Amino acid sequence: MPGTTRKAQAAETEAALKAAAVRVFGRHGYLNTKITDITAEAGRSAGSFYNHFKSKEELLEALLADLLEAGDSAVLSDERHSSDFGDRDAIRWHVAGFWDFFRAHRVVLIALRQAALVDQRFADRVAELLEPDVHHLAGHLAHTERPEATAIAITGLCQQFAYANLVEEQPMLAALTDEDVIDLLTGLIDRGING
Amino acid sequence: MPGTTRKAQAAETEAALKAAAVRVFGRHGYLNTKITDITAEAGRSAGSFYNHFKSKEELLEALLADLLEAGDSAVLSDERHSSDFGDRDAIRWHVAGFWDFFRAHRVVLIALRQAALVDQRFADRVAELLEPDVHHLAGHLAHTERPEATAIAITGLCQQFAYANLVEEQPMLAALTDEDVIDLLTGLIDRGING
DNA sequence: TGTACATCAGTGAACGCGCGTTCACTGATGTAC
DNA sequence: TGTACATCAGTGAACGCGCGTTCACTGATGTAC
Repeated sequence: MPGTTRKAQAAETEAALKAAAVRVFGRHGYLNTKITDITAEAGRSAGSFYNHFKSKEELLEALLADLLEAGDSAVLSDERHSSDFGDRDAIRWHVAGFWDFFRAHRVVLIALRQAALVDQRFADRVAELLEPDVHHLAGHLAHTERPEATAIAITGLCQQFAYANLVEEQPMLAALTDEDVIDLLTGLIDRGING
Repeated sequence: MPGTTRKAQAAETEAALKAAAVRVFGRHGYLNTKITDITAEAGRSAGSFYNHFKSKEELLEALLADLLEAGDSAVLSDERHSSDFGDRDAIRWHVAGFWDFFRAHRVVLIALRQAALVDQRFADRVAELLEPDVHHLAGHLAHTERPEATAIAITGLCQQFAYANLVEEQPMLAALTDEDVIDLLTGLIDRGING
């Protein structure tokens, strides 16, 4: 590619590989994707991949880093939100934040989940990343009987529901708008913890 | 193996392969398990595998068939239980049933989940199997606003929590007894749907 | 500014490992007479 | 009951496919003078 500087070209190829990876992961899943699928999708040669990443795992780690750097996960550490989970609006705010985050990053999030199933290192990594959020949530639940366990339960509820709706695309959920979903989850959680 | 009839020997080997598979799946996960891992664990030769199964997938289907035949999934179609989900005890009965079932069959259930991630045929199969239970549950929720969606949410909650507790063995949940877990989930669901 | 050499991103054919799968063989059980 | 042959479960070395990974090569950009 004449006309560009070397660094720019390398950066462009790396970005193209990442973007291609996200597209292919979205179509066939992380575990089913071969390195040559990614390079083909990106319109590069197989060998080019190794100028940028040591392995598919490392590429996924790079995508994870981008995702974290994007600062979206600040959703749960944003200072403006109310921390009173006795308040329905506070719950709804958190649920909506999670929902938007999941929707925006679903391909990478699911790739991480798949990688975690097969690779203990990723499992630990993902657990480690989620822990602060679970703790944060547990902090909001100090007024309940078992804050940590309840936080895990709520996290699981939202994750699994998002998965069923946005990934499996369960026919039973097809008619729901985002607002419907957020209201439904908020209602379950609000009543569930506040009685 | 002298001293047995052929059919008995074949049946014995098949059973040994299945049992070995469950042990290895439990240790390393379905996706990480190689066919030769299974035959080695069973103390048979690699070639022997193909006298009984065409592939690892077929073996998993056999395990699934056993699981269904065991009739444990009758948990949710048992006639004796109350179907009034306004009643906390009815909810608790269902949650306890799910919990026992998951605990008893966790290795196969997780293997199915892993297989579903990678193989669309399994994904469809698992969805198909779960659907009656979700419908059954939705039937109990006729008094709520969105029975199907709520049923999926509750199923997801229980599954994910079981996974976190029994598979990931989340340290945060280590102190909970089965009773604690069942009470916690029952409470969340009861208040969540009944206000 | 121009020339000569170094460096580097990208290429794609080739290599080789891992593992699923096959198959000729063994030693037993089943069957026919 | 005994003998001869057929059948079959199991064996494990060998084969071969798929795919990750390498590497000699190309053609460009960067640098030195």
